[in-house]
Amino acid sequence: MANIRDVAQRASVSVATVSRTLQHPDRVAAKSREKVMNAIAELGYKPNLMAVKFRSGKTQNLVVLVPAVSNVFFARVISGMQEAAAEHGYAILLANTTGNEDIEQQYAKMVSTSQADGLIQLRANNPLDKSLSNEFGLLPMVNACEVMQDTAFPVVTLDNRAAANAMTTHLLELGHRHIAMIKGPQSSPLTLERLAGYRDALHQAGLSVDESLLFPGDFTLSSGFDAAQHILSCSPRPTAVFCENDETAMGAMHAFKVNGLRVPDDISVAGFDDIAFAQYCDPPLTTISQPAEEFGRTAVTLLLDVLAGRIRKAPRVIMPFELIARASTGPAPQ
Amino acid sequence: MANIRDVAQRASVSVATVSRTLQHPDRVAAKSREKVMNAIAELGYKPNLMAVKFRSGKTQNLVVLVPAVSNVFFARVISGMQEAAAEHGYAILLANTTGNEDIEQQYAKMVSTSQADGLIQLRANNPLDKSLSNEFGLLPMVNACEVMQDTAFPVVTLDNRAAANAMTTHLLELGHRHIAMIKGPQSSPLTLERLAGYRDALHQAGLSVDESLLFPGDFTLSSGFDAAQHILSCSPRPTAVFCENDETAMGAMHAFKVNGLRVPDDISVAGFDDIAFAQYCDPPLTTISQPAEEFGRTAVTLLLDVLAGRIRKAPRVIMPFELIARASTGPAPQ
DNA sequence: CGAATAAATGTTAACGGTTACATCAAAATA
DNA sequence: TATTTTGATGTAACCGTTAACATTTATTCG
Repeated sequence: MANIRDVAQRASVSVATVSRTLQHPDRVAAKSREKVMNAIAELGYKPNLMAVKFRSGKTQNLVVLVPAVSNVFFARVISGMQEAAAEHGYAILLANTTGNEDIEQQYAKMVSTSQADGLIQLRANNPLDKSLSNEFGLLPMVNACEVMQDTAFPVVTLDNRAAANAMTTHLLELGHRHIAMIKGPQSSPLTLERLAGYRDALHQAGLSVDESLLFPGDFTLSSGFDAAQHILSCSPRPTAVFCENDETAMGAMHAFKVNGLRVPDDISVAGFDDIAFAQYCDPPLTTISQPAEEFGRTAVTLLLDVLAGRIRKAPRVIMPFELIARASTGPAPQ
Repeated sequence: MANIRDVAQRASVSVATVSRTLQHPDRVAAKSREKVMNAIAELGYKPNLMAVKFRSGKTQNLVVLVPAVSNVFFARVISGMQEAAAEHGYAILLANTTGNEDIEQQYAKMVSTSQADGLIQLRANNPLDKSLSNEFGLLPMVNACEVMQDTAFPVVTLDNRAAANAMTTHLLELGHRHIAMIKGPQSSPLTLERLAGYRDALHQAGLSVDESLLFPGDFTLSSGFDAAQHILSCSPRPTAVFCENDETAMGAMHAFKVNGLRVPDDISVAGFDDIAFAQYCDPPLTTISQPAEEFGRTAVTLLLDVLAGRIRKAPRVIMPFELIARASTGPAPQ
C-alpha cells in the first residue's frame, strides 16, 4: 500500500504538504494541491486510519454490549445507535455477550486498551461496572435500557415501574383479579422494577400479591411457553398474564392456544416492548411501546457528551412509554 | 495512561524486556519477569492495542455488512460469527446498512483504510463488489447467505433454488394448484433463486406459472400483510402462499385471519428461514430451516482462511436445508 | 582458568501519519 | 532599496509497541 511518503515523492513535495492537503486544503497553494491530488489518484493512496487513530489517541469507535442481538427490541436500539454514531463519524463495535461475562470483559477492555473511546451497556451488570472504575475515575460509559439503581454512569431508561404499573392497572380495570406474571432474568434490575410496578398496582387496588403467581422467565419464546404450562395448572387459574417482554408473551399465548384456551376470552395476555411481531400475532398483543431507536440515539449522544467533556453530572434520561391496548387483553371471564 | 517505557523504568529493565515478558515470557529470566509483572500491576499498565495493531498492520477486526440487524435470521447468523470470531481473537464490527449504499461503502472502506482485516457481506451487492477490487486483486471478502452467481469471492450459501423447489413441491403434493408467491426485495439474487425453484417445481408437475400470482415483498411483516390483501382479491383465490421468508409469511397469515380465513383450512402459508417465532405463531409455520449460526461460523472461518492465505480458489460452501412441515400448510380445500 | 557457547538484556529503527517549528520566497511597507 | 510581514513549504519529533541486531552476562567445556 502506498503511504504518505510515496505520495510526497511522486508529487515532489514534502509529507507535510500532503497531510495538509488532506487536513487543511486551504493552507496549501492551489498548484501544490493539484500535484498532490494527482499523485494520490495515481497511486490509489488511502490514509492508514489505524495510524491516524494511534497518533491522535482517538479511535472513533464505540463498543456496545448487547445481551442478545437476536432480541428484536435490542435490534431496534442498535439501529438507532448505528445511525447516531454514523452521523458523528463513529463506528459501533457490537458485542453479542449472551450474558457471558468473559465476552463482556473482553469487549469492555477495548476501551482501556485504546481500541475504543467509549462503551454502551444495554444491560445492568454490577460486577462489570465495578471493574470499570480506575484511579482516574470512571470509564466513559453509558448504561441504557436496563440500568442500575445507583450508578455514577449516565443512564437512559424507561420508568419501568410506572409502565408495569400501568399495564397491571389496565388488567385490573378489565376486571382481572388473578393476574400472573412471567418475569425476566433473575438478576436483572429491570425485572425487579417491573415486578415492583406490578405490586404497586395491586396494592393501589387494595389487593395483595399472590407470590405463587410469579413465574420465572428469561425473555425467550420458549421460557414463555414453559411458564404458561405452569400457569395452566394453577387453581384457580389466573385470568390474565403480564409478561415482562413480548417474546415471552407470544410464547405463553401459544401455549394457551395449544391447550385449547382462547385469548383473551379465557385468559388475557400482555407483553412489553411492542416489537414488530406484536401487532401481527393472533390476537395482536397488548403491550408497552418503547421508543427503541430513540433509546439508541440518546445513548450515543450521551456518550459523545461524556467523551467531549460536555457533561458534569451523570444525567438520567427517562424515555416515555405508551400502553398499546390490542386484542390479547379483554374483560375477565365471569 | 502508563506506557511501556514507564513500566520499563519502574522495573529497571529495558522496554524490550517488558515487551518480551508479555509476548514471549519464556525468553526472559524469572526474576526480571517478576519485576516487570509487579511494575505492570502497580502502574495498572494496559498495552495500547491501537499501537500494537498499527505496528503489526493487523487489526483483528472483521467488518460485517448486514442489511438489517433486526431481521431475526440475520441476528442468528451474527451470533455465529461473533462466536467464531472471538475464538480466533477477532472482533466483529457490525454495520447495519439498511440497504443504504453510503453506509455500505463507509464500512467497506474500513478494510482499505486499514481499520479492519476483512469483510463479510450478508447481501449480494454488485456495485459494492465492483469497487472492492483493486490492482492487487480482490479485497479479503466473503459473501454469505445471499450471494452473487458469478463472483470471485468465497461464498457460503444455501441451495435456495432447491429449497424453494422442495417447498413448492410440498404444497403441490398437498393438492394445491394455485400457489401464490410473495417475493423478497426486487434486486436480490436470493429472490430470483427462490423464484426459480418455485418455477422448477411447477414445471416438473406439468403446470405453468401464473405470473399474476407473484407478489412483491421486502422481507418485512408489513409487506407480507400488504401482499396478502392483494392475494385475497384474486379470483380464483390461491389455496396456498409460499413466502420468501418467515416475517413475510407471518404478516400474510395475519392478514388472512383478519379477513376471516382459516389457516390452513382455507389457505396454506409457508415461509422460509425457520426463525424462532415460526414455531410459536398460530398456526405454527411450515418453513425451510437454515443453519443460521453455522452460516455465520462458516463465513468467518472462510474469511480467516483467506486472510491466512490458506485458500487458493474461492470455494462455494453449500449449507444444508430442511423442510419443516408444521400446521400452517394442509391439504388444498375442495 | 580461559575460550566458546548459550542465555538474557539493551539499543534503536521502524510502522504511517500529524504538527510545531524552522526556513524560505514573495509581497507589502517604510 | 532595505525591512517587515505574510504565505507556502520543508524538517523532524512524536505517538507506543515490536523485533532485529548488538551487547552483556552466565554457563559449559576443554
